[in-house]
Amino acid sequence: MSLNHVDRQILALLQQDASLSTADIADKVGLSQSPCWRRIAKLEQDGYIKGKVALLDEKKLGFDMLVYAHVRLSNHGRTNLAEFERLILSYDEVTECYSMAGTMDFMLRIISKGIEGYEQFVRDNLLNLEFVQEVHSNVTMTCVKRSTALPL
Amino acid sequence: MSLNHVDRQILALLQQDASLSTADIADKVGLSQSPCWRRIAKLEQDGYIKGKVALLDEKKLGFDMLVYAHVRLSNHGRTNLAEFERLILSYDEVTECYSMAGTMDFMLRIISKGIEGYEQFVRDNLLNLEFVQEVHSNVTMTCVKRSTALPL
DNA sequence: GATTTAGAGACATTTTATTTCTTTTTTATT
DNA sequence: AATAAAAAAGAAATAAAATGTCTCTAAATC
Repeated sequence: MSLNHVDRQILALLQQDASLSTADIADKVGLSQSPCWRRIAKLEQDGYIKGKVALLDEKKLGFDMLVYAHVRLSNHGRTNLAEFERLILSYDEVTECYSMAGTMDFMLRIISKGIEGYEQFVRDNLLNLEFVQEVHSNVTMTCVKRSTALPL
Repeated sequence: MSLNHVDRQILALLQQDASLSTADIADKVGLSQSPCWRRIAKLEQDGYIKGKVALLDEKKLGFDMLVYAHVRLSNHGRTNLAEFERLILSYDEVTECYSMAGTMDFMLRIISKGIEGYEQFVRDNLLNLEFVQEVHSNVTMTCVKRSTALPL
């Protein structure tokens, strides 16, 4: 199963604004409502669309501190990766986590309320782990751009 | 205007799944439909909800390369920040861009198709800019976690 | 050129969102 | 503590959108 031009158009629209109605989308891609709806349904079925989410205003909710932290694991951590990853998944402040090529390290995107919030999180949930050897914090200042959209 | 417990519950639900119906949410937070709908409408009005988007499957669409690139600007870049930022906004491959504390640098999240795609993007759109002095690529391997949700 | 098949459109039906009106709860004031 | 005013909740009606069904068209196959 592969995507044609219309499918890609639909995906491009929905990843910018998932509150568009089927009729709106149908209009924009030059289809009538039913076939357009069927395409969207299929795209969801086939897993091209993983889900729909509401994006909230971080600042307004008090999250003014965004840090990318590089974490170096201890030997113990390296032999218990699964356990470390399970922990990471349980921390809501860690919104993203990737293992990085080259090193046996992880990069964490951590969102918190003020420097205080960040420091507390790191102390309580990273530094005191036997898994973690070292944490390097890369603090962001201005957000120039942030999008969840893929370059279709 | 401040948020009560129910408002926060609603936000927490919607940032996980924006396809929930008003009735579903009303159920989960213990309200009836109309007041629940009014709260959601107000949360949007007041800007707590910035928008709703569909999240697509990167892998399935061929985007198997995710890199965080640190960009050091040249003198020329530093005196033309606005112009640099405008350019960054125009690159769909750059899904995020932050200026970093301490240095006069930026961190870019770049998504592309294969190493080839990444290399081409960097060559064509970063290295050949007079703004850019240096690019350090931090290549991600495994995605342990990725979420757009705030820790409410 | 006939036949099959995938996809399109029209329209009916169901579900969900939105509005209106009424009732309850809360808050402030006497 | 009693009462008025304001805010929030609920019920029910209405409007809009999503979903399903059926028919038709156009491309593909034989």
